[in-house]
Amino acid sequence: MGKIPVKTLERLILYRRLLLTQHDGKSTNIFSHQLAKMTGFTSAQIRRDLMVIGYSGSPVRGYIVEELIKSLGEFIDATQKQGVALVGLGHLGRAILSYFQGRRPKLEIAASFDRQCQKVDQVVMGCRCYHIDDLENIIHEKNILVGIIAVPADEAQDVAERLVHGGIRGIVNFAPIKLKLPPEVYVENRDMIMAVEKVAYFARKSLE
Amino acid sequence: MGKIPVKTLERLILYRRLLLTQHDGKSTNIFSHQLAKMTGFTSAQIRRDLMVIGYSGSPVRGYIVEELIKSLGEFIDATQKQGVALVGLGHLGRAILSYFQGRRPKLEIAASFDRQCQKVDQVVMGCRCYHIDDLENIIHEKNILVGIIAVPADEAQDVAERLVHGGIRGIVNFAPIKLKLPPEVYVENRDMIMAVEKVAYFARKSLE
DNA sequence: TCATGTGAAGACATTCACAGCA
DNA sequence: TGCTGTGAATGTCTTCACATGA
Repeated sequence: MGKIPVKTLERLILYRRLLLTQHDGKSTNIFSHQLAKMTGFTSAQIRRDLMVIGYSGSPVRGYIVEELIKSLGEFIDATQKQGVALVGLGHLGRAILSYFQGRRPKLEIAASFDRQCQKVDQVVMGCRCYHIDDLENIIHEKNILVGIIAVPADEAQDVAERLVHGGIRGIVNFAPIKLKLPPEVYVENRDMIMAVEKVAYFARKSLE
Repeated sequence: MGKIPVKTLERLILYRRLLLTQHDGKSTNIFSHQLAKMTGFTSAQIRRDLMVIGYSGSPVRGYIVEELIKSLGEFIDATQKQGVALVGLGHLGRAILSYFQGRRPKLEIAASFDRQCQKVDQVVMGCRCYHIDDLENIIHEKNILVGIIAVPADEAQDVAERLVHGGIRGIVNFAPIKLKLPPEVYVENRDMIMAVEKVAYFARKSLE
């Protein structure tokens, strides 16, 4: 199973979600052009993407929904449950917990961290908050590979380094800075300021 | 000024931010390879990107920082201040306000909206909250082109349609659904669930 | 000499279009 | 017939490599 493009993975995740949430359950099978309509991609794109997960449909029945969901799951998910660490339990951290927790059976925010002592030992959405000084120990102990950074920009680089030091291999970074980390760590930036600037640009240009 | 690729715009926004926040001010000029080091892109990429904004450096002095920032601003920003509407004043909405407000001189979250009456007329980070029933009227009145959706998934499509109906041309969507909207509306999805799933995949694979 | 600006090449991603199959 | 799976073509983005200029 070679390297797969990021964009392909994003679409595979989207296919699974749409199959899980909005497939009507009346029909047991689905065609690529139906998936195309649901997702907004082309049917050729979808067939191409599905090649990588090694599940084949039939020209007559298309794809069997249940099997397709299963194959997507085997491709996307770990075999065992993966833990995720959340750093920063402010408004953003709490929002992430409430959007995320319980949505993916194979993923769980297993620990959160904050600097403020009054938050420590609180349990929010089934996730206990630890003091940030215990970061390395706890993620190591819980064998956590994924971290979410939801702290202010000026603390983010420090937090990132501590995450990596504790054994983290992938980071979702909400702080509006470019993290400097070793190349083997996968970083996904979710910079809100940039998102708004970008959309503002295209919104404006769409009127010209 | 033709169409510009999304990725190029993202990098231009990043260049400006890095120049504003971490340029040392000692030197008045900067070379593409220095920008490359700051951003992690190649110098050729940077020179190529800067071609589109119509600002030229010199082989001897590189780029003059102040002029470069100015040119980037003229390219990225509107001439007048643009207003942004935020829908949903839960944890996520408040996080967006505190991350965003005051960071970009030419952009301001000018109104927020919520369903819950107790939040209406609150002022958070200089932004007044209105009842969601007034959405179309107020964004039309304030001539707002950009909307941010920070409501639960099941309300997002409805909110999106009302935004578009009120004249919005670009949306930052934090809800984990695929919005169905007319193609002239630019949509940027910031689905946190997908971000975590994706990073979890690559974090895991990086160990194999 | 050294860095810019850019044509050309290369890498990557998407779409076309059709053989093959039930 | 109407779909899948996929080679080939196209389109888009990034990097190479060098002419140019101070």
